Amino acid sequence: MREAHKTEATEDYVELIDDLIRVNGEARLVDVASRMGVTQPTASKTLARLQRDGYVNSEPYRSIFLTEQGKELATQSRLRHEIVLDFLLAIGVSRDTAIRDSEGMEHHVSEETLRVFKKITRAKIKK
Amino acid sequence: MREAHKTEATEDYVELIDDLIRVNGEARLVDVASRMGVTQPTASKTLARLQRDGYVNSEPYRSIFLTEQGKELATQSRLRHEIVLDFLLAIGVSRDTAIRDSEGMEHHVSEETLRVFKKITRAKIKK
DNA sequence: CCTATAATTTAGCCAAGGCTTAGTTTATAC
DNA sequence: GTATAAACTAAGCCTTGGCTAAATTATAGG
Ligand SMILES: [Mn+2]
Ligand SMILES: [Mn+2]
Ligand SMILES: [Mn+2]
Ligand SMILES: [Mn+2]
Repeated sequence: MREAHKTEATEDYVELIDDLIRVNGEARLVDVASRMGVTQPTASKTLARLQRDGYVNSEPYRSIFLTEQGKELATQSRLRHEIVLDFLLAIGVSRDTAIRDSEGMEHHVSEETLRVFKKITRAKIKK
Repeated sequence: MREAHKTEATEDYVELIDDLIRVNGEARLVDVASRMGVTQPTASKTLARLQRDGYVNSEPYRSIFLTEQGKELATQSRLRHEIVLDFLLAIGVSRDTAIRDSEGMEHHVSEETLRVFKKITRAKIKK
């Protein structure tokens, strides 16, 4: 669909895989599927696309690894996601809502807006 | 895709049709397509879906009308869009960026966050 | 009025992202 | 070590939202 949207699934997947590797030591398909709220075949097919596009590597029946490209996108996405989440919290949105809203908003926020968000978050926190 | 996303195209279309009717007196397919940045056959097919789902009415080769349901969604979407846009402007995002970012963010902002946005916008403007 | 042009529809293609059902491989537990 | 369960893959289907090319209808000018 619209410009920003095309990368949305990719961003959410690599961010999640990165998180699973940090927390669990590895990223298994079964966990990717459950955390994304999709069936395993759906996750499997999406991961095949990510592999085709150079974001992940994995051998059949084995766990999933991020390529350099995948790691870069994951880091960048996580940062953006954190900035948006922290901003929403800083301006007084409840934690649950901030978590939900940031999950979608993150993909549509430009660098310029991120800078403004960061500045406001810093100001609110310092008080 | 994800929950909020499913309604995104619908919201953008009804909002645009509403706008075209206000400004031009009627909504023609050719204008919907050009404003959405898609080809006419694509717009035509999407409008068929909107009609199927009860948001619009139109007879072949004639202009497009919103149903009551369509008008409600359009109004609601326009309001949300305005709140997000005004908020971004109020916190110091440039007009061009605010227009672009709000177009995507609007669909992912909950009622709770909208209330916070409105309050901050009011405060910033009053100064 | 007729004809050229513009608007719209039809048909048929594609990719992404969903699903279910069924098979295969790997891991676990006895 | 083998049976069972869990994880994963394969196959096949669907909807949405894109496209192009071709046919049809409406509109405007002369
Ligand atoms: Mn996300
Ligand atoms: Mn979105
Ligand atoms: Mn809108
Ligand atoms: Mn929009």
